[in-house]
Amino acid sequence: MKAFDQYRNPALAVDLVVFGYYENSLNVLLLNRKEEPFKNRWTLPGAFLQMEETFLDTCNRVLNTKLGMDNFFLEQLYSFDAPERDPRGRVIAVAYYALINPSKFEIVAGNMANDVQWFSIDELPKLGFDHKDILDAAVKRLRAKILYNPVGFELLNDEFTMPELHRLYETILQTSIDRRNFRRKILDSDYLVSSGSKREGLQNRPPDLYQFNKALKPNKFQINIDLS
Amino acid sequence: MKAFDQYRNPALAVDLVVFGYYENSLNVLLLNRKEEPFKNRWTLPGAFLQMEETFLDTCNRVLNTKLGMDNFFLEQLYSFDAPERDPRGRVIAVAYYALINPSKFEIVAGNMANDVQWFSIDELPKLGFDHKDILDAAVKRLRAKILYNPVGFELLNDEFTMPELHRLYETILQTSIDRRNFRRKILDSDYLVSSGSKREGLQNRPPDLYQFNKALKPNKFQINIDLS
DNA sequence: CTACTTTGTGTCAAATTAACGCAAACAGAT
DNA sequence: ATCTGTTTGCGTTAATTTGACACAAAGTAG
Repeated sequence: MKAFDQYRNPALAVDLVVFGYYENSLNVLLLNRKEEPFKNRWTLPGAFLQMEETFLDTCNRVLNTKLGMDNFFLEQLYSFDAPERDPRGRVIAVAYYALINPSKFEIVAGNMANDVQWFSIDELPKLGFDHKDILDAAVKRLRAKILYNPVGFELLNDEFTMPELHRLYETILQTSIDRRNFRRKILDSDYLVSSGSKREGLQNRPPDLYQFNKALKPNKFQINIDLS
Repeated sequence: MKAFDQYRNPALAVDLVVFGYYENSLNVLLLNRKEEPFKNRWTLPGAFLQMEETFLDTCNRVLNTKLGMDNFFLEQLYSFDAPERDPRGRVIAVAYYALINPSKFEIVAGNMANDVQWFSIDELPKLGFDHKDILDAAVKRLRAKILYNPVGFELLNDEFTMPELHRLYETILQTSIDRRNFRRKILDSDYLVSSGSKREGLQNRPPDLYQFNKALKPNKFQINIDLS
């Protein structure tokens, strides 16, 4: 028996906070459990880490098999260790959060349709395990992150307008930002490229379309919002 | 057999990056391994998580028993999952970093004196496992953190001078900061209280002594240094 | 053609920052 | 005592950034 195997090891789960944005709402993907514990309660999707998997492997396994998704922004959030967080015994959770564009996926038409559902983070059901803590940490991280890091576009279409990005920021940060100052900061940072065309079919003046600038490295930018 | 126990679980180690600052150098505590693998190589202190322990419990166990330390700034850094990071088998590492004032502890006089040593982060030996990756991540985190969060004082004495804090920042960030602008930002943030007295025994004009302000909540501050 | 809405562009005072001047307070040498 | 060199504390000022607006352009609806 190897030295590091002399004790039983805690189980290791990877739990996912999948954020999706649509209709001016930041939503999170929840799974309705069919087994105990927390049967019929909503929880974050997750799985136990297999011996040969990396965390990202497990993330992709969950998102692929359960949700039919793949390939998007994924970042490690935090590891949760409260001894009683799982009533079955000792389970450590490594939490990741993902940013996806729901319109690119067919969640509802998946093979476990009734089990998986988007919830607005403003209207959450009671969650099982310590998943509310994990979700809160993820929201906090996301809010802090978009202030200086251009991750917002992960939640939008490839082409998006400035008002759309602006509304995304206001929704996530739950505050109002002067649209003209916002525009100036974002454009000064060089992280967008104008696609030349405009979004048609809206009520009023057609807004310009932009794409995320994958070529050059964006400058620093900083949206000044006092969180906490 | 419980559901979550149907597979063998990876071992779970807690590894510690202990930062200490003295003589204008940011140092990290390393342990010389006495066993394989990486026998006689320097590594981060760490231990396997016991079934009933929290991460912080393990941290304190390591710092207490191996280093005779206790009670200081400790923050979770990241969890490392590379499958081959430990040649003995699958071991996940949850990394924490600590900020301590070396003058408050007797590392060298500990019970494993020859095994434990401070190294300047500028003159590191080759490290075992993936501990260089962990250390790099910790340095990066610390550098980003002190720009907006008053954690610097954790590395200094209870009473410290403005030039000391200034040199600490310059050392950690490896850049020069105008001392007069630095002073203004720090003092404006209200996170220091003047202790009234001055540091005696130095060559030139005696600098004022300050303490960290535990009473009131400091204002936001932001040192503008372009990392990366 | 008018009213209304939304988007794009610009302006300007206030706040913040970066860069630097200078005197106060010490030690040590003359 | 006085001078020199150094470090610390306290300002000043110009440049930059920010926050709060005004206003025209481009659309729809009546």
